[in-house]
Amino acid sequence: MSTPRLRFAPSPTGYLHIGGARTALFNWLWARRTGGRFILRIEDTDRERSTQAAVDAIFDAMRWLGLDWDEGPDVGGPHGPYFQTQRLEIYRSYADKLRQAGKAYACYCSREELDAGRKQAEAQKRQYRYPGTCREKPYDPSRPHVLRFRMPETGATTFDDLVKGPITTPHDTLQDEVILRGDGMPLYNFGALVDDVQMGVTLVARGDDHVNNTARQILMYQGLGETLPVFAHLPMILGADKTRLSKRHGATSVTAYRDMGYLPGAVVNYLVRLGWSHGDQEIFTLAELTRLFDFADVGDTAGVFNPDKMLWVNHEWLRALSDEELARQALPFFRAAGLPAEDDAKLRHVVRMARERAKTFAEIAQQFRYCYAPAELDPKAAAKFLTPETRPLLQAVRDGLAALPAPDAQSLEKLFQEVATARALGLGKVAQPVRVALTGGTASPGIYDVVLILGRAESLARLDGALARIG
RNA sequence: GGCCCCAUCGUCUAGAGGCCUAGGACGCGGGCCUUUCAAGCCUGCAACACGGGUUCGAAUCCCGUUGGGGUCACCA
Repeated sequence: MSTPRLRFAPSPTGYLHIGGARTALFNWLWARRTGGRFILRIEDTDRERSTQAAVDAIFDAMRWLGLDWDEGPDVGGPHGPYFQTQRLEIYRSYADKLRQAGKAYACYCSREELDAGRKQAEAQKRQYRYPGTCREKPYDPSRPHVLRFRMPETGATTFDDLVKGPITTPHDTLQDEVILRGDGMPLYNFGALVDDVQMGVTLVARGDDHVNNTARQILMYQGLGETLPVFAHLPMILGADKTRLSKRHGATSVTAYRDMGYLPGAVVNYLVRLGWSHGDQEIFTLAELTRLFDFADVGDTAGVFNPDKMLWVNHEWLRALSDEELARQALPFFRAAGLPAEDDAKLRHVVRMARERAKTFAEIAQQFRYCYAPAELDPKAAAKFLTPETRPLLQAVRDGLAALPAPDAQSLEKLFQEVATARALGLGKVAQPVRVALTGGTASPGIYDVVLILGRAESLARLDGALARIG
């Protein structure tokens, strides 16, 4: 059996979408699992909507996710070029082959004529199909024309989908489809197929929305006398309202999740679990996935994208990072928030505390802002904890801290205990006002850690500030 | 509307005729721990769309209904 060859063929009309990323991922996973090849091809034949910026954005997102390609733009390969617009002669030659074999023919109908026909059909509530006007006309390359594939009118085509099982399409639902436009651009069904043939693709895994294209493509493979690849149609990703996932449902671009402080592994983990499962396991490393993934285990029902669960998965990944790695990766998010963090012991201490409390890098930077900027006092917290009643407590802690030349966890604990027991109070009565004075709010890591992170001088300053505020 | 596909907790899913009084996870509720917040631990709520078959036995197989999604271009 020959080496499996898979591909991802996005059209560069925008950023890499969550759904596209999952399609790419499943293809990549299978290629890696089987020792096959993963090909990236850019389907840019829609000149109106394709942009270089989108091409760059797609590369960027794929690389971030860790989906590397063996053949494709910028790495090359034996079946290039990998941009469809650079492959026009190839489509032309395959189309000629079809035309010469009588499997395709030139159609000289104008768009106006075609539109009129469609309108009429609609008015009569009839199903429109191209009437075959030019089916028997002789080939005249001097006249403007498109090329149409001659579809069989009777019978049906059945193929065995790797995830959905057998799917049958009656031929009378098909029409003589345009395969080459007037300007020589191939249409999707033809371009993709020619590329798949010429690039030796053995397994086509793509979105569910392509099932209806498959019979037409199979007919064209047969017209060309080429062997068929295996098809796998992946269920769609839906939004919470069960309609196709779109911007209305929140962030759908892969890079948006990078910018929000998600880990690529976590995004991959979540995406793969949306439609694929392996028993009760939820968290998978990339290495595990390239060992376990199988199209046979992909479910055949559409899945609702659940941001909460993705957040949870990200948290699981975040927590597994070492302090060093966590600090290194969190740093840019502190910087982006305008905070003067450095990749140092302090940051490592911060992230060690943040690990259990924040689910993304962006959350870490936002939640621990006070470690690098003046505390933003929450008025409600201040009203409750920075009062004349708590003043003596704050003063006692302040003085005790001032008397500690080099505070550490032990000495701080001793200090707080003494302040509390001297007044027959619980530790919480002391810790909470101090917490508000130091962080501005009522929620934070353990108070000793907060003092240690801020340092003795800064802690004293904030305590003094709170004291002054109470008056 | 035609055609195609699909149908287990709110969501992702396990389930290949008896292991199902339907399991796990997210989320949600309660409790424990505790200097707050998290985390952790314990615990609760919550599903086989409906109707017919087949079978000794059906979430699992078949048919229908309903519901959802996809697709019907010189877009991809």
